[in-house]
Amino acid sequence: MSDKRPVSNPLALAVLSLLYERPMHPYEMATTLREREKAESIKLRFGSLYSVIDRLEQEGLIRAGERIREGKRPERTVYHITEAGSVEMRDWLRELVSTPVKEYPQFEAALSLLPGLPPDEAVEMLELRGELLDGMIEQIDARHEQAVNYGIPALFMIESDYRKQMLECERAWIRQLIEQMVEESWADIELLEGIPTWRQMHAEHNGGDE
Amino acid sequence: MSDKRPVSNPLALAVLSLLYERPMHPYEMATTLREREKAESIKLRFGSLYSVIDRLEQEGLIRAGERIREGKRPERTVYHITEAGSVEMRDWLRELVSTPVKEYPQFEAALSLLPGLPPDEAVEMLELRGELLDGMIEQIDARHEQAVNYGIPALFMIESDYRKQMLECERAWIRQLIEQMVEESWADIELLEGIPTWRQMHAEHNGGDE
DNA sequence: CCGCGTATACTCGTCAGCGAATATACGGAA
DNA sequence: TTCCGTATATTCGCTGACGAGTATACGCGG
Repeated sequence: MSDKRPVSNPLALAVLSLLYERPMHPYEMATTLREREKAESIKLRFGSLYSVIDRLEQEGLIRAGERIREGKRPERTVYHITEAGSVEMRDWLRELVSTPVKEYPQFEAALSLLPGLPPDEAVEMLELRGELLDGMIEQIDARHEQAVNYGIPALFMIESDYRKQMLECERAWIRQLIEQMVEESWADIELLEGIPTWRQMHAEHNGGDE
Repeated sequence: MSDKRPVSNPLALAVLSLLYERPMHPYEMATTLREREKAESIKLRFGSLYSVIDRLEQEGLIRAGERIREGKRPERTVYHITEAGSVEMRDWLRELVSTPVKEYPQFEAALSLLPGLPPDEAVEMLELRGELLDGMIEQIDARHEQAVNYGIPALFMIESDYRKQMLECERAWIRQLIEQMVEESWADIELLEGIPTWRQMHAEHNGGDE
């Protein structure tokens, strides 16, 4: 994450958000985040929860309050957000919303190394990806439909609406790429290399070394 | 990264790709990757280069060859890819191309926590993002034009073409979201909450605690 | 031929991240 | 009453990532 935030783990932002709503103890945070399925859209590793909370406290963004105990359960520390914490949360959110950051989707990496695969295999894999994307899009649609039935407000579906849009976009792009590759229409565009050259390269390759 | 790969750092894949072309010593790998601007599309931290290479060697995916020295420079170890390495590289690439993985774009996280920002501020930030995206798209266009002039084949521009497509898609989605929010057209759709409720929530909030 | 800026080629220490383990408590069945 | 499965709540230790530092060598201007 764009470091310079006192605590850069996205889990920290989620924690601040929760405590902005109301004070909670750590385990309740984890439970609430799970209930709301925030882990769908934010990378949350609950193994890091306690250390993130400690650091937030050290930075003065949250503050430990009462230590309560229910029954014979181990006592649990309730945390509150501080004024500095509210400021940090809003500032962080504003930045995330307003400023595109460079991210490195694995697929983009794959594309930039695509010549490492023989072209026919590449096409095959792209086709597979297209189908898998179809499935993922359908799933989101199904969930949306369900949500509408339950009367869940659209505000709470923004993230997955966004994801759906991106998936559809990727799918369209891939389909187009496949077409181009199958037609080998690149041969016209390229001066140095075309699909035939690419294929030949792999045919010649003696499988590396050793 | 989807762990279970013997070395999961994407830098490792880049290294395998390079050695699949020809043997190299570490520093040359770094230089070549920089020349080809692979760092644009793959998350490469060259601080990890040597440890990644060590692990690749331990896993038998690459093999240290001659140690050459030019002039009085420290001697450099030339590495070769092994058969196992070629296999791993192709398998990894196939997986990356064919199988969408769950990634966590920061913007998606932001969207899922959007209610943490007052709605008018949210709109403002979204507008800013839209403009920044415009700028990024223009930049890619400029680079593409230049590349065409230099006669660089389209094959080498796939990654950034993909990125451009995604950026345009995001921009379109954002514009649409802004429109909806400004019209407050959500009020019709939502049963529990509308923009007015959202706004009120923030007006009431006493700034957290302490 | 001397000095210094830049390129070459690594090394190392720190630290966040996280999986997996731990330990206790509760509640219901038999 | 006792057992056991599940929920509660947290700790710990390893490991990979990476920034920042280091040290030598080359080349070129003066």
